[in-house]
Amino acid sequence: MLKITRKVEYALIAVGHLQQKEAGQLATTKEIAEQFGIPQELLAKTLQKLAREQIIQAVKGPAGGYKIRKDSNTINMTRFIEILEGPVGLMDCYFDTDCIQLNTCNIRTPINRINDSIRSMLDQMTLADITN
Amino acid sequence: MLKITRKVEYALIAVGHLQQKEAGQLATTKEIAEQFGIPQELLAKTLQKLAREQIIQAVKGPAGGYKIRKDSNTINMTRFIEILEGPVGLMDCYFDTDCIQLNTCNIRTPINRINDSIRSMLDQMTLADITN
DNA sequence: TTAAGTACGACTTAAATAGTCGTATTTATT
DNA sequence: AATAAATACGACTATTTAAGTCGTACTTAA
Repeated sequence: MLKITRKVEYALIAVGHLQQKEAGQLATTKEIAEQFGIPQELLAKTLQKLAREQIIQAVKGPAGGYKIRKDSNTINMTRFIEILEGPVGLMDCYFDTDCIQLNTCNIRTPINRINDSIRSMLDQMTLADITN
Repeated sequence: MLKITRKVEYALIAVGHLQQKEAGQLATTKEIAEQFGIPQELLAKTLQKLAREQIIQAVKGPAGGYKIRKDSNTINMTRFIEILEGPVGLMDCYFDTDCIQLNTCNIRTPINRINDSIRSMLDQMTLADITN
């Protein structure tokens, strides 16, 4: 529980790697997968998703790859995680309000308080913070 | 991701219910399960675990049930969650240090920072805070 | 002695994650 | 024009974890 998925883990590792490249330098999926022991196909799909959302930039064709965008300090962790995994919330009813028990539920308020704390913490961390 | 499990959800609901009882009053598993639409057997096992860990108090025999302990303000959410689900950490390597990649891993430090934040927040919330 | 409760482990089912595969597209190089 | 090395993407399978069920034993008030 309260775990991040492998997708996010792999994505963070990849981003960290991209950040350490010289400005404008590319890294390929294969290179990252091999260096960190990550299943290449899975990493590929993950990076594609990030590229689609403008988190990283893709360069197609041979000698292609990915590079980091300069504005990675404007992307917070909530956004990053939600791109890969969907809504961040301890319980689904934080987003879906169609729970049958809404009225009987006696823990919504405290749970939401925890939720808000976690989200605001993730909101305050940016991708740029990932490389120490 | 970042979800709490049903076990924890049910346990919190049950504790909230117990807190609203008059001092010394019991509630049975059946009563709670019916009132909140929770599978009885699952709730039973959950409450048993909490009783074993002295979070709530069990009374056996007919006219038995569970009641809350007075010191529920000394029990924090980290402890509560870990009783039911095991270690709270975004990644296993927060606890297990036998990851093969420990040296190549470039995201341990930032992940641990997030982890620590979440844990310290949960540390500061007590069970007593659950009833608004 | 019975019935209503807790206690507990083994088992089954369901759902979410993780990983694989096949195929298409893009583009630098030859 | 052909080739090869890369990204793009959806469908599929396997694995793991969470959720739920069942059977049986123990406890104790009435």
